[in-house]
Amino acid sequence: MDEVAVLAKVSKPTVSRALSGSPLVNAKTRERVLAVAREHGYAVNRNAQKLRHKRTNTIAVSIDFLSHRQNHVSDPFVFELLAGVSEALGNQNQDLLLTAPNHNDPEIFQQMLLSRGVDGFIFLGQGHREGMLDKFSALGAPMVVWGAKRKKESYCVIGSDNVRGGELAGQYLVEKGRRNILFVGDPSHNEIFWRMKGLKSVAESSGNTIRFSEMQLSNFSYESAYESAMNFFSSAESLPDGVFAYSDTAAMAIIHALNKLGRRVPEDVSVVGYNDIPASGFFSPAITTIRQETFLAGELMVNKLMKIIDGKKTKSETIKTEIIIRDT
Amino acid sequence: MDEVAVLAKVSKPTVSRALSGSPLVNAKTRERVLAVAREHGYAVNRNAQKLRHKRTNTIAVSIDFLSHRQNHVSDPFVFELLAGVSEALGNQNQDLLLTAPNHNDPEIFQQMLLSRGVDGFIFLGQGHREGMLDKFSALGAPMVVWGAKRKKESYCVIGSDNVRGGELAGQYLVEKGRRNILFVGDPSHNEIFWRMKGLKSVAESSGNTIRFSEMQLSNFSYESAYESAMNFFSSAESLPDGVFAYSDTAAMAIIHALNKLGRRVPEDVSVVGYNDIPASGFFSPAITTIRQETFLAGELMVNKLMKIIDGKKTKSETIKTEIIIRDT
DNA sequence: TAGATTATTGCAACGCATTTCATAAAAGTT
DNA sequence: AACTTTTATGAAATGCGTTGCAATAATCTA
Repeated sequence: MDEVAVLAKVSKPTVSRALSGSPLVNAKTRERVLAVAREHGYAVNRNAQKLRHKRTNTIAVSIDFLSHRQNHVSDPFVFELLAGVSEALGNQNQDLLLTAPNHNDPEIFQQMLLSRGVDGFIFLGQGHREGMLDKFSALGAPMVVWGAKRKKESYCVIGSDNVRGGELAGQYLVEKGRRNILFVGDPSHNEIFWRMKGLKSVAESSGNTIRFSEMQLSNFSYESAYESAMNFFSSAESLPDGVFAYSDTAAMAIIHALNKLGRRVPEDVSVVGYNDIPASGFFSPAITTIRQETFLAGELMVNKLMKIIDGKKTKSETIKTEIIIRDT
Repeated sequence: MDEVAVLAKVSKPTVSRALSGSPLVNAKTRERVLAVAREHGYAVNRNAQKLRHKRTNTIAVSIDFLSHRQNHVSDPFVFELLAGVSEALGNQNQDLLLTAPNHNDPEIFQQMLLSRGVDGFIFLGQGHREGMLDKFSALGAPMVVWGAKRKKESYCVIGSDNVRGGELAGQYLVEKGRRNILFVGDPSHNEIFWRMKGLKSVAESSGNTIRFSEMQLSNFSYESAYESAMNFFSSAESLPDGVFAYSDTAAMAIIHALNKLGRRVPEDVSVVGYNDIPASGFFSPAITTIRQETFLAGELMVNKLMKIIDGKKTKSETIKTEIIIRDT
């Protein structure tokens, strides 16, 4: 910067001001400085800047189960969220630091904050790390989480309107005349719990006698869902005529299992998934599912986080949720 | 750091040494310093560190078509690559800076380098931005690209062994007795060109008379592939009995189109996809496809890049490629 | 035109950690 | 015991920008 200053015949502070667009510098001077900088391929050192400003304009994004060599990469839905977040951060001139998949304890995150590596955090997927998230937020870290609200609000949560999602699925199944409804998913997972809750409430208040059952899943993968389904169905006294699965991937597995057992979808059984991942549109049959506005979600999460970083208060919020009716 | 120094009754340089694990510091002293640091929640300022070291330990990762609000997020395969890269970078204590989807011109990347925001780049997907990549690498930027080798090697490319992939697909189809083979994909895309090349070479050298046709795709989305396929098939004089598609997503679209036209897969037509995305395993019928070791790919890309950053030479390389035979 | 404002610019200090070089202390040698 | 090596530690300079405050120049007011 000193060199640029000399070349532009001004002092270093003036160069700094010119490059950062300060109004304290004369228009002509600015042009001169900018010209010199461009010509000589000079760019302000971001690290010195961050050091001085005590602000990094960098947000850490952590994905639950980004990868496990054996299990596959996490549900494709998360990547849509990621895309949304990435775009939103880009628009706000914030850098996106994607944390490594094996980094998942509060100390590491805390370290990132303390060492001024990042200004805040976005956690994509609450998963079963709510404990960790609580602990971390208790340290006062600026953060926003994609997931479901919990009783005591310790951090800002953005998420699908899971109850509504469950209700939409329930309404759909009831209207289709389904009276033996199965919920598929692990309700110890908070988001999934509420989806089930919504489904149940509709079923119960529908005025029809509805038989309700639950199938727990040990794992998020397609394979395990298929296997669980085969086990479950073979030992069940009756097969359901309506299924609401916590994800599209699970819905696909269920449909395969049902087919295997001689049940046709949608003739014999109606199935509703969740997330509207691309594949569910071109699965055969195309899957009826609950969609959320992932791009808005990304934007919302980023906006909330920026507020939090700036010391303002915000509340958890829920994203618009709708049912996409397709073949199942 | 000064405070820690005072509290630990040593000088600042000693604290620095202790915290960075320098062997120049006495074991007892180190412990004392570490204890004080922990107790007082002190962490070395990464920005000051980066400033001093002129090294950021941060790698920018750019994804081709991370998102477009209308088009869907890019092929899920890229995310497996991303997961691999993320893990590999994590293991090397490198941060992963995910660039915003709309940042796609050499100036922005160059700026990142000049301003010492990152040490190097990994581009996931060459796509049609080869021109840009050439330009950028000409500036001397340390970079590794996932894609296909080109004639003049201007930057380090890691990628699927596309020719071999094409050959494997070809062999499979020929062995299945298919003699009217269709290639689906846009050969102006380098990787795809070589897949076609491999397919053709096998077909030609197989000793059988093989009828070969090509279907170009304007776009990477499922929907457009389906539409193109319907158009193509309806105006084709004969339907193929073997198809090799540049991606699993495209394969799914083709299968749907063929079904629509009354052709059964695999009875009437054999289909081979590419990438082995999770969905292709549970599509019905499950898709025969070409798989690459994405995790190894991530590791390889990262290793190469580290070498390049350290000023060593490396060559482009190709990843192990195999065919996964399933139902189609 | 003297005096008051305002617009520009520069000086010097600061943010935080690392590294070179010198020094002091401890250990080893003969 | 005198001298050489080795080990530990500290002083001061350095990397690069930003900002508070002071100073100068330019413009305006009466």
